Amino acid sequence: MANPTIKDVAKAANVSIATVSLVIHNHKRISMETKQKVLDAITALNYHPSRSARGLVSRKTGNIGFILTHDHFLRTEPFYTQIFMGTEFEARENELYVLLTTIDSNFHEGDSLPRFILERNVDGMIIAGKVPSLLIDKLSNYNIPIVFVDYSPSNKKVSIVAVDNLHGGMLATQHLVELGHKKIAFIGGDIEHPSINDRFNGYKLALEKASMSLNERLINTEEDYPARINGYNAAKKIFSINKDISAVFACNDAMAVGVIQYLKDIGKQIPNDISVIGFDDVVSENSVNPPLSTIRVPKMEMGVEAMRLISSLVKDHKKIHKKILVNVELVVRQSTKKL
Amino acid sequence: MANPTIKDVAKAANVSIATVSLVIHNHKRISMETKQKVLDAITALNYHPSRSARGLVSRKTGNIGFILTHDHFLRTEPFYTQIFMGTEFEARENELYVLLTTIDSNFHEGDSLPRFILERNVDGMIIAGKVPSLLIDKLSNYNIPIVFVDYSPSNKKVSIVAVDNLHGGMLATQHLVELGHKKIAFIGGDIEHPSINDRFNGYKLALEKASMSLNERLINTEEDYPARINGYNAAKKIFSINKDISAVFACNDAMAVGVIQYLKDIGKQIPNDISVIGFDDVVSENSVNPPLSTIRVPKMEMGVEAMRLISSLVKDHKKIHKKILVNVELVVRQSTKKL
DNA sequence: GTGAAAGCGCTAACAT
DNA sequence: ATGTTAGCGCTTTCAC
Repeated sequence: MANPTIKDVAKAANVSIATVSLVIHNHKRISMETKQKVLDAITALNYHPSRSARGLVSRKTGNIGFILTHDHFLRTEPFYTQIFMGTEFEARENELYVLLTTIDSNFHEGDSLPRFILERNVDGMIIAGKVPSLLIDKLSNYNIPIVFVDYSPSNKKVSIVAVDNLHGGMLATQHLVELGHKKIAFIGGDIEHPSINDRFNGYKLALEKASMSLNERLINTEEDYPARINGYNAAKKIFSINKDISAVFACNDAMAVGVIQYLKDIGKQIPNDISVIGFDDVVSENSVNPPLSTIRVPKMEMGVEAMRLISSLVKDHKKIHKKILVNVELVVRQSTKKL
Repeated sequence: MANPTIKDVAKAANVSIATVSLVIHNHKRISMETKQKVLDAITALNYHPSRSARGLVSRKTGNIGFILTHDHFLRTEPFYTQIFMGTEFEARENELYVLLTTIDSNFHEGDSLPRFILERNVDGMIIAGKVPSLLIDKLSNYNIPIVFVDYSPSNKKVSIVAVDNLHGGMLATQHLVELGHKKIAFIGGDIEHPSINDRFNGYKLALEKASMSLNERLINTEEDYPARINGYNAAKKIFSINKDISAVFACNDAMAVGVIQYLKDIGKQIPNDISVIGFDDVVSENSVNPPLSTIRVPKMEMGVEAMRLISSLVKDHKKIHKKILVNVELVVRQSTKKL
């Protein structure tokens, strides 16, 4: 059977199509009686308004674009994947669809923008993770609301859902301090990245609070992308010039796993010889041995918040810039231990 | 500036909107001259047809739904993620959008179907990986073309893009045989899963061809989901009752990584003591040590093929069922070695 | 080879 | 409180 239209509903409920429309939009001046009649007809016919027709008149598409780099999407640890799922769930509540597209992290002049932008087929967009600033510039020209998640271009007023990385960095470091560790290494990648930078600042702040001095030799931020292999390499470098490190704070779980791999390879026991803590909580509890202590980041929730935010920006048409900071928490598993 | 419409193009090219439409659809009976005029105007105005308007009259949405379970989407190894990326790339060629949604692997009566189905907002759908058969039944009622990827319900005539798992299973096993291994274990999960079952059949076939007898004790298919932890557990079981295994064929890379983890934990060297081969090629070369030998599955390509297939099914309106088998190839890295 | 016009399903302004 | 109607941007007959 063909899809029922608003006409069919009107006929079934014995009212005009305008009335049906008013009921759908919850207009006040409709009697309870007719409202119920219409609602019943809608249910009976299993009617769903046509998005095309709606879009045509309302000049809204009902779509939200979700943009991230190939790299981020294909990451072993499902960080952005979970954020995406959050947006998808929340989109359901808002009757929106999400169009996911990936772009090259080497985006440069002349590369084409996502189709849904060119075709103006989204009402707003969510940009997840670090993307090339050139892309952001291009996208900004389109006068389509943007919400950033987990990354935002500096020096710009934008809407963003961000992690409290500073606090997380402090929590992780304080945890190690409280366990009695004195020589705590920090392993990060791409210290230019605001998130990693903040985690590092948290590390420094925590040491300061504990009246412990900062030791440059305990810090490695030479690696670029915070992936397992780079955690491995960073650990190799830092442990070859320091023999007395008892704990490592890796800027994310991926690097932490790499660190653990290296330490195992050189015969160290975790956490008996060395404590290791990560950040993000993306490594499932039993996929690494020992289970990794970390800072939990509420990834789904970030997606949900981002979708809520973009949804309200689209609806209200206001050009407000809002920043949402999500909380993190310490998760103690078995990769950290009292000295 | 507002989005240009077909009217703007018509005005700029000094023709009627009907002519513009004909040009866009590459209608034959249009003079080269006017065609060029119109094309120029389109470019000059940066015109893109409105999907809403098109959808309204053509009764097509231009959307394809992509359905998979939460579990599969969140897998550590980006298998389905890559398939999705393939569909997204190919969608661009076909001027389609992909709506990705995840469903619960415990889908049961009363759970609601993806919104894009209820609202009839997709012209076709791609179902990736194993999903509950109840869901498939429900979806089948909607008279929307479906293409399955990497899994299909048995006993049904459907369109599917599948991996040549049997051949892959043979390749993997033959590789180990050629290296001189005699005691080759097979570790799988969920032997009911057609893919795993076929890989297992490939294993048996290869042994047969090599005139090697099948040894039940070398086979473990007790684990459920083929994840790292289950590979670890299966290895533990099988190695505790067999002391002379020299090689392992794990039904996928995730389990292979788990196997390697276990073997390292009990002090074995890979590949010196034991050779291990996986399947899928989803573990990046330097994220596991040693780099894993495996059977490469062309994941992107599967996504591309699936999108091509669903796209043609949607266009042609034919109810043809087509099966596409993609090729696999042996990738020898460093986790396998001559006995 | 090109144009005029109807109509897709819906919203919203205006009538009643 | 409810109905009538114009029109959103496009495709597609049917004229010319």
